[in-house]
Amino acid sequence: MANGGDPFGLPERPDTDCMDSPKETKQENHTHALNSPISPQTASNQQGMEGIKVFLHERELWTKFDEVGTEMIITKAGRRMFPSYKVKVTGLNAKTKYILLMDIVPGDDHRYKFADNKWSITGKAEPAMPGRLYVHPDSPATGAHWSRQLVSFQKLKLTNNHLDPFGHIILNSMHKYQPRLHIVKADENNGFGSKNTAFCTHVFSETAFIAVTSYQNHKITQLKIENNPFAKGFRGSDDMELHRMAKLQGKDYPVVPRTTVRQRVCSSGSPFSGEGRGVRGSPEAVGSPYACENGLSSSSPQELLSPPPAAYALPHPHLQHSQQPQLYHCTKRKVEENCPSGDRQHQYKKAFTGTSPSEGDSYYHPSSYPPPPPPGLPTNPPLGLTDSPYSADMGQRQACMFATSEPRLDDLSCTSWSYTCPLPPAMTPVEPYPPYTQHPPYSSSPQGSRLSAIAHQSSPPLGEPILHDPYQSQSSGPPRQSSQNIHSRQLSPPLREYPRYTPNLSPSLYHTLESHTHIRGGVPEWSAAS
DNA sequence: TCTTACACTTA
DNA sequence: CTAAGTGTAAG
Repeated sequence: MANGGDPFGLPERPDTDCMDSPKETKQENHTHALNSPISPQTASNQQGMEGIKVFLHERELWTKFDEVGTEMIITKAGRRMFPSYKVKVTGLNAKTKYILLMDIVPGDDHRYKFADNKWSITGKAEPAMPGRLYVHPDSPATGAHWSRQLVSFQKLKLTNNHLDPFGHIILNSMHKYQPRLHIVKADENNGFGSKNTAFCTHVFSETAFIAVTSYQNHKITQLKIENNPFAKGFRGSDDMELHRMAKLQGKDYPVVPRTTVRQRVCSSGSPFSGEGRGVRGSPEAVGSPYACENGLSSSSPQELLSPPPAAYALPHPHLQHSQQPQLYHCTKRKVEENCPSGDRQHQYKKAFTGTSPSEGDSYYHPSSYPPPPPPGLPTNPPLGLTDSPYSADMGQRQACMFATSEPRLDDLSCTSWSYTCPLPPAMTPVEPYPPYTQHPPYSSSPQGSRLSAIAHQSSPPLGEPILHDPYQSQSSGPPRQSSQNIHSRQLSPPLREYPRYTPNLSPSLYHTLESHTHIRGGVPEWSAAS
């Protein structure tokens, strides 16, 4: 089963159509590399989203890693991904504004170990952390802006700190993940809040990776050293190395020069391929298509928000429970109790925002950037979030993260977004929580964000079943009832809440939206099986 | 497994 | 120059 049809399992097929036959698409695409995008089918309704094409930059490099089994280091302070996730986007309406964001969802439901020079499954995955969305710092920006140059997500950072205050994406070590790109139309006529909010999701299977606290496969280490400029110090002729090593350590030199590569044992391929998807076994297979999902009409923002496709999230309350329960609590707590800002959060607050304007980022916004907020929304933003006067950390702040709380059913609604605000150190409150809690420390505010929706919907593990793109996302169309309702309720007010991109938010904060990435809501067959 | 100090690098 | 991103070796 997997999949094919719907990874999501949604019976209903929404209208979405993004992909009818994914398979085909997929295969074809990959081969062509950038040229063939996907979304052919997309026929959907989505206004204007159907012609959007996304090309992964340096796909060949990604493929090299993928063939070995990409590993991404995760640290408490946050580590960038390498290769960097950069894309070229075409087909956007020059004048329409879009928000580009990423999230990283579980690739499957397993925990891995690296032994014998190869990856293998050791058990079941830990509950996914609340997923956080990384909103590109330039968001929202016009199609012209996004199309003008490569869109880089290189500043996105990964962490294993479940209480991360910086808005970085939280992952579990030794688990497989799949990065995803979402393009959300943020036009005036289509604010997030709008039911017509259109969006599409693109997944490049070759960007899947296993999160690690230290590299496991020496081949990956080598690839990183050879290709990442910052690791240049570790390159070198053997001589150099030996020399260097000798100097530094005084020890004998390295037994194995860096150059040594282990053989790949891995035969088959990547570990990733996992179960299923053939994603990768052979190099050829790799291509990923990008899938474009469009959320379309069917999925209104609200829906989006809500639950993920039924399959995943909703179905089994129990599971969720176990998995997500905390969030629930947490969320509340945090919001109410802990967060000072409870208010802001509580309802929907805000969110989105921010970002842009202030970013320090280098490039971001062009002059034209409008601050105009929300099209759809009413606006509101105020949140207190923050605005901190601070502008200090720009570095990080560039992007906004949104966190939604999990998808819990109950509350799920949570689709809230939270913002995390990284306050300046001084300001930052200490968190009471013990480490390793699952939820985000910060709050999340509920808002209805469509984004979250996105997140949700897709959040399901791509992994096995899905990995690819084609399908996925879309399906989320109609959320399941129950869950949905829930969501709806809370969410319903979506519009308002919506954070939007108001630039006002502060610069300093990040917003994090957590999507419930978790996944498995119910352990779909496949997962179970596997 | 994970965390930290370190030397080296880019920006 | 400083700040920050690298993998390493040691803890």
